[in-house]
Amino acid sequence: MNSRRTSPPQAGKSPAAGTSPWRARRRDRELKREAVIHAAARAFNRKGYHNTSLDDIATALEVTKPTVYYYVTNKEHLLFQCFLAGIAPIRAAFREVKDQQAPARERLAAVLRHYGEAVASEFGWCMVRAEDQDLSPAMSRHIKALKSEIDQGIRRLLREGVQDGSIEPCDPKMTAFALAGALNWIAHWYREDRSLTPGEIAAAFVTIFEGGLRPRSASQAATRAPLRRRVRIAR
Amino acid sequence: MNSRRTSPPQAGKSPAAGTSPWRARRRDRELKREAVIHAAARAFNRKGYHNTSLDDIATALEVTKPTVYYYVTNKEHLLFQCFLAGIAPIRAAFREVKDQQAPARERLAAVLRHYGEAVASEFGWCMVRAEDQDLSPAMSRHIKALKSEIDQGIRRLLREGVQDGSIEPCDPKMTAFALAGALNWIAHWYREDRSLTPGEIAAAFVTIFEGGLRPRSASQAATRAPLRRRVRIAR
DNA sequence: TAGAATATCTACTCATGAGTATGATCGAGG
DNA sequence: CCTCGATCATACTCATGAGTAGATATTCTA
Repeated sequence: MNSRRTSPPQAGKSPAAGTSPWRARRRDRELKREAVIHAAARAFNRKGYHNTSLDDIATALEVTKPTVYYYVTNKEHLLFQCFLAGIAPIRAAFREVKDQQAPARERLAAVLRHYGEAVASEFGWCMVRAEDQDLSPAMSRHIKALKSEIDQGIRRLLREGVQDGSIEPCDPKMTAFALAGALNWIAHWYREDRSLTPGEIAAAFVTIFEGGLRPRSASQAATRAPLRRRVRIAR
Repeated sequence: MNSRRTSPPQAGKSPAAGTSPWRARRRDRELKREAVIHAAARAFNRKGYHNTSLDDIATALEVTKPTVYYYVTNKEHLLFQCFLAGIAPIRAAFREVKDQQAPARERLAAVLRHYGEAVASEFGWCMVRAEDQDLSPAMSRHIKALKSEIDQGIRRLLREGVQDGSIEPCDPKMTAFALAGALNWIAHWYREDRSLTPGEIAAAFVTIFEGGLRPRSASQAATRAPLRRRVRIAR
């Protein structure tokens, strides 16, 4: 972008970038566009959509605002692009699982793992928090449709699981909300606390969803009897 | 509020007032303050914090902006008050359950039910979405501490449940994140879709959390064949 | 090597919204 | 009836940030 700067432009800045992208990709408009979107996602992720100005994004790229506008039409479209980047791996997971033969619970678990990883990614925040409130009606409809598609995909897998016996009978709608909600929320706390990798988190969540809180090993009795008093572990 | 307006002022507004609020100044002021906070919560809930101006809130109360500022110091404090109102019932639930004798899983379920209802309330959005990003450092610390308190409360109940055998052994931290996340997310969708009451939603979620997706009745085989044979619950 | 694209910057406009200075109005006490 | 404090409105200030106009530099092409 700043190909005519005299001082060595971004050495040291944008640490995750590895090598300076602007030199190698000088002429590649699409790559630059993606860099803009990626920088926006990082900024939105860190400070939130409303607390991020396009000047911030431009500064992060060591560029000025009009340059950003040269690659994206406006802030809303920028958020939308981040959203698309965020849901892409989830949609891919659905496709990947589409014609597998495994029981639906396992296919669902695979999707949820990808889902969790996507939410924990740098685009996760944008995916999860692209609010209708912040968007024009048209864009809002668009995003809502894409979100609904994912929701329906989860519900379908749940229904199939109940059918094939791999999932306990349940209300698909509420269950899908619960699963997606738990995973979406990762985007809110996987900023401070990075003690686990996205993959580990996703796996842990799937385990929790599948197992449930109530013990399965019929080892003791505290589980069902309503008026029971505390019981020592029988272990 | 608009006590000198000619039209009947707040008949229908601030319904809980009961007796003539104009007698005791002190009490009256407090009621109006609460009305401001409630109106703010409604507005934030509907349009989001950043898309709500204090003029909006004032208009909703049929008042002007300086009047709002007469009751709250600034927008941030207003959000904070909404937050406090949102978490109050949750903290109450923890207290209520504190010295019960029921197994921890049941106490946790009770807390989660109140949690879910709180999130679905009008203050739910403010509770869930009071972001550090939008707040001054001091306020951010304050809110974070209060959220953490709730988180730790859930973890403690989980640990106790594992101890007393009413909860399957699990990672309390991840499990607490999953539970709280699923419930928090209610605030995002319980706007359009009100087909269930908050109580029903909370109950449904607790059922899902407790049971898990994997079937418990040993009815069929698609589930887990390898390491586990199905066991009847010894009730 | 002169244009023609392409890419980027400087320097704006303009709307919005938080927060305030100041004055008007009302009820109550003297 | 008159003043005082509490309450509320009018009419501002001021900062911020989205988006743009127009100039400038760089590279490509003929």
